[in-house]
Amino acid sequence: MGRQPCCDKVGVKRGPWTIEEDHKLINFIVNNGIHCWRKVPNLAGLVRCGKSCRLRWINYLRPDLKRGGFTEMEENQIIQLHSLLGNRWSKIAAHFPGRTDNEIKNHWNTRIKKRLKLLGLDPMTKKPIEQKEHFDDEENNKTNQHPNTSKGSQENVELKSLDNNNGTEKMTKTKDKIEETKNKVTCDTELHNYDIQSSKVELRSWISQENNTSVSSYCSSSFSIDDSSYPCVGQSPYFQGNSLQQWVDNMDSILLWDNFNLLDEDFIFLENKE
DNA sequence: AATCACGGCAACCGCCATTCA
DNA sequence: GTGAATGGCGGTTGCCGTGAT
Repeated sequence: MGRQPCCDKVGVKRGPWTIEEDHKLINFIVNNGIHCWRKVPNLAGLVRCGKSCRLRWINYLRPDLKRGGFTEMEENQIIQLHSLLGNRWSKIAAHFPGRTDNEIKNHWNTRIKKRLKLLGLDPMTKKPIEQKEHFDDEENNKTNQHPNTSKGSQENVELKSLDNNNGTEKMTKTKDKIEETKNKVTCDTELHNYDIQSSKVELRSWISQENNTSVSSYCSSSFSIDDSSYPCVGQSPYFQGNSLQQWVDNMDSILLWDNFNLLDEDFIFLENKE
């Protein structure tokens, strides 16, 4: 038979996380690591769905998260990567250690899109808006115009909805696969070139960010994270030795700061750091 | 001071590929 | 081999803070 159900959604708490819940989750993961998200809520004493715990950890509690706004350099990198990868936020986020896909996606939707529009550029194609025939129909253009969207083209979706025949669906999926493979080859080559071209810039940018002692960067700058350690948090090197205690201390101060906005604590933290 | 509108972001939803019994 | 659970991802929603009126 199959596996056990993820969680019974009845009686599961939803909405914003409290400090207590955050502490419980952090303590549990620090002490036990993550072996199965489904078991995390019960073992950690949380009334949450495992999926919700995972999301909270990845997007907010992870020790190597960068906090604070994106630099112009980062924004430009996002724009470049988006033109190569489309809305594949997790792939884009992989190029930004300490940033989450959710964070980049939000930043794109709230800031970068507007910035590009103000510059008279279409966020999806990065071409001047005048060159496009039907800019108003942005949602359709999203999937049609970009060759690298992850969920397949709008054309395929329409084909599926128009024709319920299974054979057609299989053909469409095969077509998708072929397109995907073609795109991947092109995309990987482009990304490789991009990585080579931008690696020096990125390195310089990150080094300058690491040296920049700001409130927004205190979480990331205290740790030496091996990115390849994901997702085996339990065995991760960033929970070893002093780093663990440092991180727990930092999380405490972040959580307090988030809730009460005690600026004094922040200054104390920065002083201690130096 | 009160109300409204808007923007930002955390969290949820639903789908899909992978894994497992 | 099959079907169900899990993990991951992208799209979307809704809450909350802030600025404008």
